[in-house]
Amino acid sequence: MGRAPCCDKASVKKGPWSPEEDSKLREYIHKNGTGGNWIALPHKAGLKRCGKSCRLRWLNYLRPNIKHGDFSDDEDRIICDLFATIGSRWSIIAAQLPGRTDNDIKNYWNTKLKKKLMHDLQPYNHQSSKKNQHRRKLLHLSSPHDYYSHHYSSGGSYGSNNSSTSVLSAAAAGSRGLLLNGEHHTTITSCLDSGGGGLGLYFDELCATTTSSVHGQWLGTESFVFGGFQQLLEDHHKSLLLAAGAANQMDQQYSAAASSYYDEAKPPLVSLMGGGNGAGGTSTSSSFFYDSSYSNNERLEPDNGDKGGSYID
DNA sequence: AAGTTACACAACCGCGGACCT
DNA sequence: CAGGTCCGCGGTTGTGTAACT
Repeated sequence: MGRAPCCDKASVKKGPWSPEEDSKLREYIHKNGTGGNWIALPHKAGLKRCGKSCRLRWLNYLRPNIKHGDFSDDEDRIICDLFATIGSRWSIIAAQLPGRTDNDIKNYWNTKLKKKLMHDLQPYNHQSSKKNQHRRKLLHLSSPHDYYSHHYSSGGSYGSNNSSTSVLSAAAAGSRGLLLNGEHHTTITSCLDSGGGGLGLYFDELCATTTSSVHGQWLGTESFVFGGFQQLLEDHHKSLLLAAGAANQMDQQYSAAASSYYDEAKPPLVSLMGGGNGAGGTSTSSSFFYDSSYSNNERLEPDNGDKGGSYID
């Protein structure tokens, strides 16, 4: 029944690999391949290592055509876009970057890229937002009219914003999202979500209460709302975001939370609608707002990154 | 120069699904 | 079908080293 045990954990070596071990493993695999059995491999290769350890060493370090060293801007962009779309599924992300391993990308994200993004966003707080150059890259809606008169659908599977009061549905996954001017925005209720992982929603001014800021916590600025609700007037519409086809745990939690707020009698004034995979957007719209400049009166036009959207006045 | 801290990256651990008997 | 292991994945930890005090 079953297979033989993986390895005798008491007798296997752990820790950093020596050059001798590397050459033994490399030589063996060059001659024999992995044989589809990592567990048996170390014994055959004369290594006192666990099969798992051998596999990891080979895949992440010894395998031919592995790229080491700095990531290019293109690679950064791909990682950011994919992380925004599918989350921390490093193996899938790695598949899009030839020569890079999931471990490499994961380390790079955790140690550099995430910090780089946070640094980019850091000045975006209540005190300094007015001076912040990032604003030029954000969609700026200064008047309720702007989002009352536009309706954008990311092309995902969720279609709740057919309601007459639903005004803006915008996917912003992987993108610089929406900048909402609090002075006007405080007169309505809203529920907002920026999308699954990008640089989502911003408020010029803080607006009443926000709850749920799951994604936002790693940005650490009060004026940044990355997935959150606002309910500003009791007798007004509750606002809602539903993430269709939630793709990861955070999105699922978020979707569930959003669902609990939904009130059919008072459909949302503002809703941000997701596509197929995540809260607020999917790959079909992952660059919708990215690096775009908007004035107050500009329409919400998807850029080339959006392949599935529709636009309705 | 020595000690401490921060950082980058390699390696390990544990889990869940696939697979085997 | 049940019970067990294997494999691949993502999160976490460990280690070496550079930077700082």
